[in-house]
Amino acid sequence: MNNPYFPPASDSDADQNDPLISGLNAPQRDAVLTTEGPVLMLAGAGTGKTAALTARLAHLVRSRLAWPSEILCVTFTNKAAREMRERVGHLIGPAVEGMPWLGTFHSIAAKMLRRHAELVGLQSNYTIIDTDDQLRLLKQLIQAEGLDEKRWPARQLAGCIDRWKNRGLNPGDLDAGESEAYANGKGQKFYQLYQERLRAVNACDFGDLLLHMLNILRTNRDVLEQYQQRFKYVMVDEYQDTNQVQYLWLRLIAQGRQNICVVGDDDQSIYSWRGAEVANILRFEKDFPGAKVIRLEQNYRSTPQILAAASGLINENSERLGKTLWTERHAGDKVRVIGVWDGPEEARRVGDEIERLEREGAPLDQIAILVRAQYQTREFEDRFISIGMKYRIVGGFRFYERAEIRDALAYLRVIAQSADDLAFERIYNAPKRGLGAKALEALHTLARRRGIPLAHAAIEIADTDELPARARNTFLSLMRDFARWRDLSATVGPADLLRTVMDESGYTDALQAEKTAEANGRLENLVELARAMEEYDSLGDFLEHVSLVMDNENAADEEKVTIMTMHAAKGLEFDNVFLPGWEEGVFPSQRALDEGGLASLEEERRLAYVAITRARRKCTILHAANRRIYGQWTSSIPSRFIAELPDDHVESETTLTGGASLWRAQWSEHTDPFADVARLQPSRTVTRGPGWQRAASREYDATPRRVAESTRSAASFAAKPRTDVAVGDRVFHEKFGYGAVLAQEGNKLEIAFEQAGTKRVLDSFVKPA
DNA sequence: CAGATTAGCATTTTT
DNA sequence: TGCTAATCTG
Repeated sequence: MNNPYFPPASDSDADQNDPLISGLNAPQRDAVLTTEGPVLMLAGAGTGKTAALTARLAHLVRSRLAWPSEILCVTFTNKAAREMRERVGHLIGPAVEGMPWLGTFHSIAAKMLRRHAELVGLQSNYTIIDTDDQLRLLKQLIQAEGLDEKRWPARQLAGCIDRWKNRGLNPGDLDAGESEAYANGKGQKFYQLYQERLRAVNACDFGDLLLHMLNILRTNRDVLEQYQQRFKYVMVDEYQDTNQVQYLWLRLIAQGRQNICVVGDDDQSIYSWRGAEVANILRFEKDFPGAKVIRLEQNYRSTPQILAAASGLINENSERLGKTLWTERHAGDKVRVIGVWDGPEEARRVGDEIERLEREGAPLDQIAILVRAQYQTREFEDRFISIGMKYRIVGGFRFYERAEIRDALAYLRVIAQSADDLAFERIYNAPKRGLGAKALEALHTLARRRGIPLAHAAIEIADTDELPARARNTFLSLMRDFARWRDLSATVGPADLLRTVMDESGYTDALQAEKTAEANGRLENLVELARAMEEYDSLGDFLEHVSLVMDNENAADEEKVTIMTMHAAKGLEFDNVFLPGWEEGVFPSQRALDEGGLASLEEERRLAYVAITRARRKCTILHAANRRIYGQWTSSIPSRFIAELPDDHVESETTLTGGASLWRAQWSEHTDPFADVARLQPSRTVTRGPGWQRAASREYDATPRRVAESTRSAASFAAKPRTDVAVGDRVFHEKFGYGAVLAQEGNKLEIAFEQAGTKRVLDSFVKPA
């Protein structure tokens, strides 16, 4: 279209014939071949930045500019790291195996920190704690200081500390103003206490991994030089997402050779609330003078219509480096904007559209619904269950966050490192051993007085008369168990160790004794955990992977519609994308509108840009006139982002302006909807209609229940119920597994699933168990 | 010490 | 509205 680009002079015939290079466009090639000096690759959405990055990595190795172990390649997520490793593997073969420094910021920093732990007062087998442990620890500190937890929640303190760490600030670096952020200036003190406490239990939180390493590099010339020497080339993906510590850490390491190549897109910066600073990408040229800036602007993903709509929208933002995306693909459909009456209709409409796409032969795994916030997924989940649409919701609870998994890991942590008080506290009474708050308090007192970990105090307390003899004996026998397990850990693999521990601790027995469906699921999870551990040689290996590397990507085996947040969709693409909930207050979110001002709004707009550019072929935006949020029905106006889409590339449609007829067709009952819409006469007797009207006014409270049900999907009263299942029965469902029937309503069943929680499903999807 | 009840509250999320 | 966490009662 309009992108005059002249290939670099360095292009040689040899390169042209090289499959690694020849598949790339001119700027991509330029990025790959410019190996020396700082490079800033500005890569718009869908412009093949990963292809360029992996090719560059492969090129460095293959042309012997560096050994794989001499390249530092950083990503943000494990998924990105894994994909990179895989793709580079295709290009250069098994040499990738020798790339120890390809990984996330955190995993790389953790690896470095193991080697230099003693420089910051840790041992190299330090534990990496998660946010759950972090919160518990902070709570203890707050309590110990006698602060009112209500007034000064641990969450808030955790938030402050996180932010400080993200900015590379140690407790001593805080000024009074910063310290004010928590409990009238006690912020610094608590930060300090927290760090001391972590050190005492030989632990780190996620933020520490980077902050400690930064401190080490700053104060130990020799260590810094060692890394500057080692890494001949540095590459960073998603540079617009780097925060201050990551930036400082990178800058130190790359400063030596200046061979740093960063890739990013300022228009896709959507994580500032997590500490990411777009400024990092904006000032790259200042930090690394003489940096070569390469723009990747040819988009290989979307149709021109979609691209134009997205570009028009993002143009509303100020503070952009500016890119002009173009494509060689031909026109395609305009972006569709559909206005509907309310949330349920929105879900129905999307369901209908998807069924149509399905009939046209579109694979379900090429269809995605991207929402602003997690709560929006429920509407679609409900609808899809009633129409039997296969879907998967990405995000939410992860395997390693489940209580039983955490408990199991806590046992292992205490075995690996007896100073891990946080882990000890988690399991000293799990399963129930009759030890409670009093027992723990006694341990704490003793541990503090003697300066020993809780696990040691649990032994020594036997020689005191602090607690009832029974409690002392329980502690003692627990610690004997631990001593035995610790010995065992030297001879058997981690998986077998876990199985033994779970059995001998009584954890398994306790779950079995419960005999509930839920407990069964937990047992299965533990079996699963042990299986996952098989591939690790040592306990330490496994624990590090658990805290940093393991995510549970549930296999995308079946063809399903994907429902997820826009944030989670970054980096992905789908043929068909649905974007529901484009209403003021939902998207842009109320929070963004209330606080944060223009910067916040622009981030929301970038999010919109990211969302639209996920679509390859069709993008459908929806907005509803009424929506129930936190139980309150709210009427809403279309998102300003809709108005900002360029008219030429948008096709609008609404079920509202078409007059009452269109709207009425949606509801099987015959009330004139618009008589109630305005809510001008709340005293009017309404016996039928959407629930929001009744909810909006207390006068409607007496309305019979039945009416509310009539607004649910038409499917519920058409079909006759099955007779071979009844309330209380145990049933099996293809997707959700086993569960107990809570209620039967027409052909719909409400079932408490062991794994998936309580859901309403069509009875044709279950069979008696 | 355990289950039950209620008050409070509510983006986005990776490591 | 629906969940989590803290408090209350047996």
